[in-house]
Amino acid sequence: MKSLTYAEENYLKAIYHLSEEGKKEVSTNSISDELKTKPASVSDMIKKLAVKGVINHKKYQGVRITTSGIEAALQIVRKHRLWEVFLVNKLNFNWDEVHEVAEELEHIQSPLLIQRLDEFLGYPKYDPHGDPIPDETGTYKLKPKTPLNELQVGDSGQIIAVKDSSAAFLQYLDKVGAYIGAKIRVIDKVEFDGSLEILVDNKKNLFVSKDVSKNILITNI
Amino acid sequence: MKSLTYAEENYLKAIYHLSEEGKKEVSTNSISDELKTKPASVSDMIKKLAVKGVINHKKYQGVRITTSGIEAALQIVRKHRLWEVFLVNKLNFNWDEVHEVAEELEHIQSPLLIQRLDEFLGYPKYDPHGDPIPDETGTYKLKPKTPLNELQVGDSGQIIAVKDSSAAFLQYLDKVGAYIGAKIRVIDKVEFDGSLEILVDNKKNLFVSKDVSKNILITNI
DNA sequence: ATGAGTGTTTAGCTTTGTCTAAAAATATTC
DNA sequence: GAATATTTTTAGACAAAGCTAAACACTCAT
Ligand SMILES: [Mn+2]
Ligand SMILES: [Mn+2]
Ligand SMILES: [Mn+2]
Ligand SMILES: [Mn+2]
Repeated sequence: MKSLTYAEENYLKAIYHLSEEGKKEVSTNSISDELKTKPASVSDMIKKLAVKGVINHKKYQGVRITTSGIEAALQIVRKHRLWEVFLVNKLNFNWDEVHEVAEELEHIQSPLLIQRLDEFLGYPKYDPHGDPIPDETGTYKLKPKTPLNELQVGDSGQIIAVKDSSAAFLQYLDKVGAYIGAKIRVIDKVEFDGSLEILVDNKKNLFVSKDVSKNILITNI
Repeated sequence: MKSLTYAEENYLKAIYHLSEEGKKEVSTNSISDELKTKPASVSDMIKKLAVKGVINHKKYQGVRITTSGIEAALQIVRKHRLWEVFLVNKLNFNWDEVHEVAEELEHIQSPLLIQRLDEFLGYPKYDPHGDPIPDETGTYKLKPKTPLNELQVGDSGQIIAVKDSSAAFLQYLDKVGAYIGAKIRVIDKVEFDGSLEILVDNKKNLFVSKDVSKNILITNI
């Protein structure tokens, strides 16, 4: 099993994330969207990843990640999320500042480093955005969660994760006082546009659009 | 001032280290030795670095680092050594295990990361090998030091740094109980081969060859 | 079932960083 | 000071990763 280059790791991780959300087949265009490269570049890379056995590919038919590809991707995800925990918990980064840096740090090659970092952080199970951290074997715990927009008036729960980890979205959440662990109760729902009025931590009324609420994940009750 | 690529940073740092020890002019071959690349590759890279203004070069005349080159090199050295401190002080790496990993970590681009890491580590002034850590402005404190082989019988002092940071040398020092801060007294000196008998921490007699003693740096008394 | 539109791949080019082999310049030795 | 040895540079190739433009394949609607 020859190892992956920096760019190959980024592609594989993108393919892994794309196959997670929904169907198994991942299209060339969706990969190029995700990574902001051109479809032609994706076609080239697909060939390399197929040769290394981390994906299967039939021409014009999209791409499917293999078992060994999932294993490799989970280790990259593990590193990414451990570094995010480090940045937030130890270096006082805000949760909207960690993604870019973790995107680089995840490629550092040193099993000892990751093992010790995990230990130093106290074997965290979730990253600052509520995403689960796989262990050395690739095992991770998925907490059941529901997008806020699917809750009904009167429903309540806690914010457990965010679907969108972009700086813009996280900064918005900071501004309105939403954070992982915050208590949420749905006060009112506008059927026309799917927007919600919610109560945060029993003290703050907030109006959120559907674009926002579908990116906030709530504990199942 | 356009920024440097990963490989350019490694070359510039090597040139900086080579100009530190001894003369200003650095030869193509010495760079290729240091980086284990071929002289032809060095010639290519020299052109790129000269265009970016970090070195001066006249054909067949060696290379001289510029003021702006020194500035850039010091920031890479700063990152390298801060990461080494992190690995040893926080992740319990041994001092012989840090170099390779720091060689990768030093290229992570994030001023905030380095500033916060420095703060997290308590603004260390020296790395695990006794080398000084430049601050954000490139300033650092050089402690006066003498190679152990230059001491005379009866002289004493403390180990303040090592000149060779290879794993093999550091593991040898571990084995014989030598470390940064250890007290040293020269008991006897063999003129024939320059080897020394020394007393470590007032309790351990040790025979060291000149190859070893010239790589151990002692406080000036 | 065919033609238009969309999605994917190929062809050909660029940049970065490496290499080998050969040429050119400098250094050393007799 | 000429011959030889060493060092450095150039020339040409290759792999990785990206791009644009053009060709090809699949899908869907008429
Ligand atoms: Mn990445
Ligand atoms: Mn995350
Ligand atoms: Mn390096
Ligand atoms: Mn060091």
